[in-house]
Amino acid sequence: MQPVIQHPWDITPSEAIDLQIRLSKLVVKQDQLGPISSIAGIDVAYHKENDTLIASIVVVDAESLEIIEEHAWSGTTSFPYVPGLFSFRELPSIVKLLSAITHRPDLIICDGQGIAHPRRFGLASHLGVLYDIPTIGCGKSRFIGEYSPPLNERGCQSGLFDGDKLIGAALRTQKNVKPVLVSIGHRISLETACHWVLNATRHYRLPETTRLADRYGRQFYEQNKQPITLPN
DNA sequence: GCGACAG
DNA sequence: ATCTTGTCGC
Repeated sequence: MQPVIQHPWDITPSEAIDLQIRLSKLVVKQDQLGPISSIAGIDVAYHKENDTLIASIVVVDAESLEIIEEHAWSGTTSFPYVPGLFSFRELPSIVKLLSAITHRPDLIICDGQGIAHPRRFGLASHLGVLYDIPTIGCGKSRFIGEYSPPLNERGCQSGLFDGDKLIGAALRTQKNVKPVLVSIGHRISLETACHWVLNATRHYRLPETTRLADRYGRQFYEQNKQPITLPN
């Protein structure tokens, strides 16, 4: 997989904001997807002691959620965590990660927000526009916007509003569990996004895709933490 | 000025 | 995100 859009990553926060404003105009907020046979989850874990990070992706069958492919990439942190510029911290590593994938997924569920962002260009939207691929933002916590608690049943949801603007949904993926924040990433409607998040959510709060990516990332880290040296 | 602030 | 013990609940 290769990006269809190219832009520098070694930029200042000010330049990053200008870039977001320009690229945000390319986000497609309606359904523009074909048959969904495979879904991918992406996750990034950090290890402060080494300024190192692990980006991981797991591609699964959309119906059975069985693993089709999984990859991980170890890199270093170059951009600081700045609320609103999150994608500039994680995407450089994710781009390297995706260059190794052989199965292009039909849909990607991201850990973080899509257009539920000050400039309507969170991580999921940025990734989607970069690869012109359908993406969903599925965050564990709110970034911007307000919502009232959805009814306490799996599948119930309530709108996430930035003033009068509907920017996402608080979706209850399990009963008695805090809702996740779903938003349009790229080439998908909010309704369809919620549908696929529910489809990928089976026994836990988060989609299996992100859980599997998180698990693979941890596994990759443990495996490379203490390299095995064969005795001579 | 003060509080909030995806991962 | 990560640093971390106990603790409440099914």
